[in-house]
Formats: sequence, C-alpha cells, structure tokens
Amino acid sequence: MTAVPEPVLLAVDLVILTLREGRLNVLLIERQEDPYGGSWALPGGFVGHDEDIADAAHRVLAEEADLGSQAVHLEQVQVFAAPGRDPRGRVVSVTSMALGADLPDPRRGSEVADARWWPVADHAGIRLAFDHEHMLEVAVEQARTQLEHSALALSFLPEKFTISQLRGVYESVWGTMLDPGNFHRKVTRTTDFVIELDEHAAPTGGRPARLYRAGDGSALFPPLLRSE
Amino acid sequence: MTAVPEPVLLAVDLVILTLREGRLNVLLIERQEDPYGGSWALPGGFVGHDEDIADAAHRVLAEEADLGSQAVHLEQVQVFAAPGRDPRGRVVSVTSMALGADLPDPRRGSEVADARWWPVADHAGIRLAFDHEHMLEVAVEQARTQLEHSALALSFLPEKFTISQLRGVYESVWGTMLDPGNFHRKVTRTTDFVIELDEHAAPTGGRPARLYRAGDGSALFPPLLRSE
DNA sequence: GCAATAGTGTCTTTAAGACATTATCTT
DNA sequence: AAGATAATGTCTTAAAGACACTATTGC
Repeated sequence: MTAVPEPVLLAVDLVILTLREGRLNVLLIERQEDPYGGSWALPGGFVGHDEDIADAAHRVLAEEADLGSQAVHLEQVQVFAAPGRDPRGRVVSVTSMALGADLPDPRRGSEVADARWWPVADHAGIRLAFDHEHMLEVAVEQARTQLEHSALALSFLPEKFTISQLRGVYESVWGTMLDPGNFHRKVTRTTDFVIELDEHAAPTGGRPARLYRAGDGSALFPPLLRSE
Repeated sequence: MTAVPEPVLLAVDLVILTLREGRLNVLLIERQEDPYGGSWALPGGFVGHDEDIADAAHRVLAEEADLGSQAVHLEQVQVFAAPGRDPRGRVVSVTSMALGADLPDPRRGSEVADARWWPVADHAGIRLAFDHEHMLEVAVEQARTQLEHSALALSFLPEKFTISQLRGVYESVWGTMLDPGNFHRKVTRTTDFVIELDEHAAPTGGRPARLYRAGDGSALFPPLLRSE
C-alpha cells in the first residue's frame, strides 16, 4: 500500500508584513500570467536546485518585491499541499512570513504586472489568487499570537526604537488600543525584552522618548497577553 | 533570475507521541533498507498522488506504526528542505506530530525491521537517521509550548479523564512536577478547558477522582504557564 | 485506625488594568 | 501658558505559588 513517490513542484509564498502609517500592511503583486492572470496574489516562486526554503524566500523577496537588501525576519508558517490547489499541477507551497521595519514601496519586478502594499484590515474585499487568502489569514493570526509570547514585534522596528513605537506595533497588529502607561511598565519589566539606551528620540510634540534596543530574550516572561 | 522549478519528492515524517507509564514516548522504527539501513528513524513516507499532508500522515500511521484505527491529533510542525538532507536526492519533508491516548505497541509494519516506543527523555543517546533528531527536538518543543496556550494536552487523554491524569500529561511532557492543589484550581477555572461530569473514576488508593471531558475552548485563558 | 489520593482554603506575592500625577518637550 | 507625549505612581482586582487542611476511598 506504499504510495508511489510523486514528484511535486515546491514553491514558497510570502506574507510580507510591515507597518505603514500605523497600519499593518501586506505586500501583494498583480499576476501577469495565467493562471489567475490579473489577480492579486502573494509574492511567491519555486524553490530552485540547491536552495533551502529560506534561500528561495530571500530570492523571491528580491525578485518580486524588490526587497533584496532589506533586513527582514523570516519564519515558516504552514505548508499548503491540497491536491488541486494549483491548476497547473501538483504544486506544494511553504507559506512563510517576512517582517521588516518600514519597508519601501516595491518597484515592479519581472513577471509582475504591479506590486503594492495593502492594509491588512481593508483587505476583506480583495480576492486573492489560489489559496492565498487562507495563507494570509493564517500568517496574520500567527503573527498576532507570536506577539504575545515572543519578541517578534521588534522585527517591525528599526534597531533603536521608543516604547511608543513598540506599542504602535502591538496596536497595529492586534487592531486594539493599549494603555500607554501600563504598556510601558509591562514591557520594561519583562526580562530581556528591551534594553534602555542613553539616548532620546527627537520630540514629536511632547516629552522626548527614551530609545531602547532589542534584548537577548526571544520568549517573553511574563507574556504580553491580548486581553486588555 | 527566476529559479527553474525543480521537482522534489515530498515526504511526511511523523513524531508520534503518547504517554506510557507516566512518561512521554515517541514511536521510532528501525529502517530495513538503505539509506540508514539498521538505524532508528521517525516513521515516514512519501506523499502520494491526490493526497494532502494529513492523508499521507494517516496512511503512514497505519502502514508503519500500525495505528490506523487509533484516534490521534495531527498537527504540522515544520518543513525540512535543506538540499542534501536525503542522500537519495531532493526530498522535502513535512514534519507532523501525532498525539494519542494510550497508543498500543506497534506490530512490525511492512518495510520496517522493528518498531517500538522510546521514552523521549532517554532518547539523548540514540542517533536517528537523516535530520530526524532535529525534527524530534522541534516537535517536542512545539508540544511543550502548545500545552501552555492550548487544550493540546487533552489529545493525550481518553474522552473521560481525571484532573490528576491531566496533570500527569503536563508533568510528563514538561518533565516537571506540579502542585496537585494549585493545578486543580487553575485548570477548573480556565474557561471552557474541561467540563465536569457526574461520574467518578475507580479509586486508585485514595478518594475517587471526578471525571471530566474536553470543553469547547482550544485557546486557554488564562494560559497555563510553565514556570512553577 | 492508617495510608493514599482528591479537592478546598488561606496567605503572600506578582502582575494586570484603571486612572491620576509628574516630567519634558514645542508652540 | 497651553498642549502634547513620556514616564511613574496608586489603587483594585486577578491569578500564581506555597502550603495547610478537609474529604473519601481501600486496607
């Protein structure tokens, strides 16, 4: 009863997330060729010879999203392998998420009709190609959960940041407002999450905020629960 | 610069976990054929035509671990796709974990020299084929983390269970001892985690324990943190 | 009775959340 | 001074952890 090994094509599809004007955005491309020509989709590509998943993801970042030189945090989300998910044949996709600070507007890549950032909240109306809507949903939910238990939020910020900026990450990704005072206390008391610097950011209409950098911890204790 | 799509063989490798005599055990098979003939490995197999990942995983459960009829909880862990991870060529593996209550001893499956349960704690000494040691490590860590935030522990238990049995799951998987009284209070106050029944288990040398069944909740609030 | 396990209560400490207060900047 | 944002303090409530105590069985 052993299954005959059937060769499949292996792809990576990327949920590239960044914050723009205080809102969580995802990078989508407009497909030029069929299947789904003219539809919006996640950037993706096939995994090439001698490439690991991360290698292929970085290549797709450069080729389709023009983000080759940007620092991004890359993380596997889930494999989508349902037979029939791609009309061209058996294509199995490893969905990964790529998070970065203030990522720039993409230039049009090769094989791509258009590429732009879309606010994730607005996205409800847009239909995506293949099973990419499901991928986006799973990836965003994974990001929301990881914010509670890991230092993932720092991937959305530059090397030096203020507590307000960090709070902005949580508010944007979770879609909720948090109490500034309580958030400040929680974050600075969580062990190894952020490290205080002897610098301050330029004031933005009030008292200048102290700058922090990432601490050593990747798991947060106590966690920052999404309940306030 | 687009990569040429290179067909790969897609496999599933299973980290099958159960509790035996209060210890977390993993099912390993002894490989009969090369590569790694004679070595212990995770049960696995290729994903066949028209099979999704879960379909293939269930088939492997039946064929290699003789667990076709057992109720198991199946969950993706991670994709391993490093070039060269399999000497036979490009094989990409989706590691999944399968959790079940009191799984029976496996009979020898086809293509398998031997199959048996190994305590995860003892496993330090055993060398596994391919990158299966890494897979096991990642899967067990995922299980440990999920116990904190989800109702995953119930997958290790039969439909009706006592709070002591549930505590045994946490103790076995985490490898720590928990205070019986505090654990009882925490679990019964976590919303929608367990539901009290009007039945009691047969006494095991003390006051008979009330039986519970799984509640509707999949996420635990508040979570059961691994800190005691 | 005793031993064993189940379950509850009490106390202390920690952390969350609501909200007031102080600090430091720009205009 | 007014307005804005940053940061700290205070108070209440919830939950964790240590540990004593009660409850219900078998022997």
